[in-house]
Amino acid sequence: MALRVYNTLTGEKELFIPLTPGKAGMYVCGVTVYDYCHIGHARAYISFDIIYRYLKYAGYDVTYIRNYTDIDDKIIRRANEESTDYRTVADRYIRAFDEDMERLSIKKATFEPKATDHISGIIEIIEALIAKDHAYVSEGDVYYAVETFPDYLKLSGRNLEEMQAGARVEVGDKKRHLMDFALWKGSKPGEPWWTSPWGNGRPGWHIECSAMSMAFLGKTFDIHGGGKDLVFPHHENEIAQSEAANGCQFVRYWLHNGFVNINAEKMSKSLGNFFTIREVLKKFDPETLRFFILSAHYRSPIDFSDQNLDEAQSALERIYSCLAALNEVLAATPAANPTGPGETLSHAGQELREKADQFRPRFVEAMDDDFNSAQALGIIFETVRAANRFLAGMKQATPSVLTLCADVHSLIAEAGSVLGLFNDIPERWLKGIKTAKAGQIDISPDEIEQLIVERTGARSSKNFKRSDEIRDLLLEKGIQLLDSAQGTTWNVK
RNA sequence: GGCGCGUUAUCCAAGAGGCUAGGAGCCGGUCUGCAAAACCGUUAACGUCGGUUCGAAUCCGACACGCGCCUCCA
Repeated sequence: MALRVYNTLTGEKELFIPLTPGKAGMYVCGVTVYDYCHIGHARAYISFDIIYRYLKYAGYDVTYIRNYTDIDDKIIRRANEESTDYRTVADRYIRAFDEDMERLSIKKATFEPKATDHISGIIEIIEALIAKDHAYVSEGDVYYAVETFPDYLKLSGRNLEEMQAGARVEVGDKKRHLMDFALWKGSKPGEPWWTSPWGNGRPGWHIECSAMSMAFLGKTFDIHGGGKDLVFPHHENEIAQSEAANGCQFVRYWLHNGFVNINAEKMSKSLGNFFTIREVLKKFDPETLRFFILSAHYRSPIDFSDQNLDEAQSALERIYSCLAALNEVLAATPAANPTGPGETLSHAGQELREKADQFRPRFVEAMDDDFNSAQALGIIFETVRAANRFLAGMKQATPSVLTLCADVHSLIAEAGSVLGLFNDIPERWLKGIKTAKAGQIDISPDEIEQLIVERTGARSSKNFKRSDEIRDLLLEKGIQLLDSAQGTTWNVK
């Protein structure tokens, strides 16, 4: 059992060896709080949520940092549009972010610092960079001189000359090199500011992550994560700042999640093709969204569509139904049975026993392989199928049957605790899915119930013409009838 | 233009030299008055052209197509 992670820095899957045995330090770039989060954010934080959960599951003592960027051009612009201050805007969207994360069962990080609480740390790093001639003051701004850092662009594998050739950045006379980036921005009238050795101003975007990660995790730490779009320039600049200031390696493993696409195009604010988490959760259950995201590997692009979410929901229903069925067996008082301890399981039972025994090693193997959640789900489904097959042929809830059912149930739940799935009571979740859909139809549950009573009457008097009429009528309205020995229930199609 | 990634059956999606991934669907079965639902079973694939190898979805090369980054982005 050995965890391997794909490191953007080397372009390879590497054995994960933490700086301090048994511990893991992890920093993930948080959001800039100027608007509601979209599905792309959901993916990033769900991806790192399972990485965090799995590291803990694997026995590491994890310190996880996820920041809020609460000072930035966009926040200021938004505040100006609303004739309010930046703090009001930032606090509102921090709250919104927290709500969204909670609904998606994304665990709180160990620390969730705000950039504005780390201004002094930011200033210290900038001073160190200036002292070492890696940064220079220019008209109240401070810039990082990229040419002074030979390793610049080692993460994204580019070189400065080519970047300049294709650059779309405007050359400002304040900068010595057009790739130089701001560490500190002198404040313009009406902007929030903090005092600094270079006059009143505010930090540039990249420096805050260097300051916050260092404050909580030290000069060198294990894992730094974020979306693929942060590789350049954000993470590249973080490396330049931190390694130049500290004179040592910044991060050992760089992990980047893939994008959420809409029709094979990146979902982004600038393209305008995004859905907020809140919008999507009006239509789909949070676990369905999580399941959908985990059904692909975290580094691959994933295409967001209603159809794909629908499929995720049916798949999740399959697992929840199996858990519900296992619960039913476990809840039933075992009949006084004559079978002694020497009883043997059916053939299907032995197969399920085998699946159960292999479950944990296979799950760990999948997750050890760069957090392969899609494969982990496959293992769960194989177990579900074996369990269903076993339950279908089960005659009596003997002690060994109950043990088997309990084992399978707890193994699936254990995997669920790492994946952040199956948090609900199966019966309640399944019912919730049904009632959520009921909001989308134009017939009241009372009317449906009435028709079901009429149909049941027709059926018992063998008036199948009328009973089928009712069934078709309801089907037209999107209501599917479910006949069983216990009576008729309904479902929204 | 530079750099990087991808192309797996009808669709979604793992796998990375020989070992049934998985889900949805199709088809068949169990159940049912008949259906539906549920469950069981079954099916099929590795972009193109070359190369390496006893053996290639998997490694190497070329090509085609798609996407991303190079500006704020998760």
